[in-house]
Amino acid sequence: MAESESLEALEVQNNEQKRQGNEQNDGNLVEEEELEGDYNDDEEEDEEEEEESQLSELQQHAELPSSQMEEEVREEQVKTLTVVPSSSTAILSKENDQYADDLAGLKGNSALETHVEAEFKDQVGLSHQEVLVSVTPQSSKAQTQNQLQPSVCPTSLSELSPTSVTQPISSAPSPTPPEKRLSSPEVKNVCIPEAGHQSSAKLKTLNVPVARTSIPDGYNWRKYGQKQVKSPKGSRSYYKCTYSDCFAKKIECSDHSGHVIEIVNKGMHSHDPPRKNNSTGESRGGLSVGPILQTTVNEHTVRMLKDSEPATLSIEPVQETPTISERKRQSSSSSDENKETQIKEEDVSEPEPKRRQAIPLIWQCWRFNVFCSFLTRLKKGNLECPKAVLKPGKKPKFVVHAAGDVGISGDGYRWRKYGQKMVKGNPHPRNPTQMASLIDMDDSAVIASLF
DNA sequence: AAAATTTGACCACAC
DNA sequence: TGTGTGGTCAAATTT
Repeated sequence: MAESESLEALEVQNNEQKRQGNEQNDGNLVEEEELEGDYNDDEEEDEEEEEESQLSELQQHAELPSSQMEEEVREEQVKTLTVVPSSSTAILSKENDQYADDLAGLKGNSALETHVEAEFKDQVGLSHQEVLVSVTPQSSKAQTQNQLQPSVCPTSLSELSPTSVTQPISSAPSPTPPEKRLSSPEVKNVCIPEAGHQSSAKLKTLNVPVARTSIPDGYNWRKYGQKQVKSPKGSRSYYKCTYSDCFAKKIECSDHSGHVIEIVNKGMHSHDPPRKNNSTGESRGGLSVGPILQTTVNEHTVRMLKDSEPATLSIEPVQETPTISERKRQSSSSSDENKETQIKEEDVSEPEPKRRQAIPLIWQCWRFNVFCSFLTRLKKGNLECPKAVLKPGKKPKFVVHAAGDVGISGDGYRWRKYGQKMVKGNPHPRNPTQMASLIDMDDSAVIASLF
């Protein structure tokens, strides 16, 4: 708790510094960033102090020579803190309270976390960044490392961020080349708020690039609009596929902090999807993130669920392609949905039924989120789904919880499931006939079970 | 200079 | 009819 208090103090201090800096620099963005860099430095110093106090504990765990451990810890701090993006106040803001609270108990064992990390590095013998890239999700250690992964996001997003990893880097040539946006401005846009959500007391330095305004799916999207929405508070970005004659669109919903919480795909691409790459692309693209889950949710389902008016609704994905083991894993963490981003595929009555049989509704559930959610439930001792709570008068949401992992779906795209839910009604009613083609037996069974 | 993004305005729809 | 929201346009701005 003392740590969180110091964090608050830091935040206040930082805000003060920024205020002063803004006054002096007249709001110059560059200057502000520099100031925030100073802030990071300050924080780093503070962090180091904290680390000093933790050092003894760490040594007990790792039984490493003091100098060695200290060097390691400092190295960790440097790598972590120096990449904390601008406007990092969000990282320490109240938005983190949720995770801070959730992980408060864990924080009490902060040494343990660091120990785990150190231990992992010890065992693997990799540098921090190497670990971040190569680690695979099989244990809590991996989870912990995964949490740290975001910390390097700003330095080399295109290489290290989970999202970018998901990008089919070496995948076959897509109809349109990968967006250069992948490594650009939007990154900070996403990383920062994400960190704000994902970080906890001990994870305050973490920067989780879970969301970016444009999920790398191999298509080229042109943003044509953005709107602020009140409920949920945040913004909505509108994208169109830049491919000629392609009317595919997608809407990305972000929360107030810029964290993408939902992605709705509308319409089908009139061009071939990116060829899936079974080897390189997959291994690089996000295997490190785990198996994928694939499901199909359609307008029809939404309507039906709406009529049912459940306060909360949660189902398992109905159409998926992962292996049995993957499925097991997914079901084991099916209720993990903290801050998950949702990708929803909405068919917009475009004539391509055959293709749409495999319309994937893939939700990515970052293991980090899963881990945090796990910790939360562990602490609270329940498995409730907070996000499923509906506000009075609001349309019910169809929430599908599923752990995320990575894999190749039947449509040749690479998806990673990270959350799933229904949102407000779709303005484009779906053709029932088409719908029929979208609902396979499993879908029907699941839907039927809901009534 | 071109392309992409941002953002205010506009329109349609629902309540 | 007035208001709020969702979606889109397009000029301005940024990259």
